[in-house]
Amino acid sequence: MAEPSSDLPEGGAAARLGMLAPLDPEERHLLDRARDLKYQVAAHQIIVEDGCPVSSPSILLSGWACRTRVFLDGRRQILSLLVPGDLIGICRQSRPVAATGAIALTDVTLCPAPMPEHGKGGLAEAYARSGALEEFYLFRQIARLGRMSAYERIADLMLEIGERVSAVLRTPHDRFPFPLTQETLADLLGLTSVHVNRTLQLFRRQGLLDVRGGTVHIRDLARLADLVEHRRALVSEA
Amino acid sequence: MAEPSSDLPEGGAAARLGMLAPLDPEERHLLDRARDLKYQVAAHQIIVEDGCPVSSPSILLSGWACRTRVFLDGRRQILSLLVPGDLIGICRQSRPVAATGAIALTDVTLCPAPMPEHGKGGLAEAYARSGALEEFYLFRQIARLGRMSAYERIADLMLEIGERVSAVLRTPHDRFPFPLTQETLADLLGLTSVHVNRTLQLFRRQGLLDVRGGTVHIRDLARLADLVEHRRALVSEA
DNA sequence: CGACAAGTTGATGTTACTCAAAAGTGGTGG
DNA sequence: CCACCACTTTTGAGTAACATCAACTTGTCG
Repeated sequence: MAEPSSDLPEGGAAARLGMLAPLDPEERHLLDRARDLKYQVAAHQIIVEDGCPVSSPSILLSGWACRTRVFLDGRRQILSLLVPGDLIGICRQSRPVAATGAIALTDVTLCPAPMPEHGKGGLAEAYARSGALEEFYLFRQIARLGRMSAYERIADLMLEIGERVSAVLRTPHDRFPFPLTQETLADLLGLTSVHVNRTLQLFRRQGLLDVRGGTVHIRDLARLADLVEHRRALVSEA
Repeated sequence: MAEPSSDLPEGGAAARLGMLAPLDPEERHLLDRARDLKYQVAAHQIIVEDGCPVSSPSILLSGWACRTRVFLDGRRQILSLLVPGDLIGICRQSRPVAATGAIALTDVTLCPAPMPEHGKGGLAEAYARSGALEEFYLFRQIARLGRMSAYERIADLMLEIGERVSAVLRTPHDRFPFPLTQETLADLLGLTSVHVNRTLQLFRRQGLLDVRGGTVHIRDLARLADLVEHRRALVSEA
């Protein structure tokens, strides 16, 4: 069962933020100490209440989470996905006009995100970059839902998750942990779980992609990327 | 032809920002002076190049704009809509990791957004609130595209635009300017223009909503809101 | 073993897309 | 004023993608 772990490696939080902006030794130390304050939240539990007054921002150390919107009739849409290393609840302004809460998709462990004193320095910069990335992924999610077929949505999402997760977890880029059920995947992609299931089988039969047993195995990265490339924004990208 | 104008009333920029946070007299003066520097961009032209180094942030004084993603095969998705009073290109961090450009949907006039010196004060707060609101609308857009039918998407969007536009333009909340073509509306809603057309006709026949000739007329706000209400977010939940 | 969640399958229904063309609209120049 | 053009809106017929409903199977864990 050598399943790739969904845990951030030792020092991973610092590592991920260090990828976004250079950090002082003292900032790294701050992050290491924050880790001693880590806490757990069980799957399906609320991490941050919606419309909360920012409590304190956190770093997701292990496990996966998301922001969701639930309709009265039971439909639900996952707005954004949070993977290990991501920040939760960083608010740029003093009072949040309209935040969206976060809930745990699997058991998760978190630690408080240390706040830089004067809003300057590498750490603040890393937080800001992280926020910008998050916005970028929101845009990508909109384009996925608005203009891609089920088939393309899955390909695009798996490539995105691969990018986001493999760097942080130090897994090979073509094989990484994926602890979500097909039902959850459906809520993320705006589809039904039945249709997700059939589409995943299609990918398997074609030898492109294997999503099974908590792991994603990208079998033909080139062809998968081509699928999605033909929709790649002309528009430049960071 | 008493069509509601799409222009911000005199002092409108200050008015809109003043709705978000209290402004000093001097801040209001700054905004008034910025208006003297206003400039125009024609419909379909780029306002902010994608991946730009932030140039300078602007305030949209009149006309409508959007952020788009265009696929290689010609499909396009409007990511977010910008209406008079909205800010363009406010970047919280020193270097944008991944911005998305903006293009004009109609002829627009803009003016530079005055920058508060030390990043404090009512103006900075108003900018931050505006950014948070923008994020809120992104979430709403995702929920629309992911989990609503064409019929619901249109109802929800028209209600959103009504909220955003009528306050700023001082138009009655049930009748406001809407200068977008059905094709553009389709790109915003992730539909085809043909289907948008048929759905708009349905709304008209039902006496709920009339989108025609550059104006939206909400004929039955209560029933329209009900349509969308049944999908109103309870928000967080497992 | 039994129970419960997750994944899988089949049959059927509906929403929304595609293609193609007609009718309306507004602006421009002769 | 009319003819012409480009663009937008509208209409119809056929189709494809995805949803729905309802089992049935597999796996996991106590």
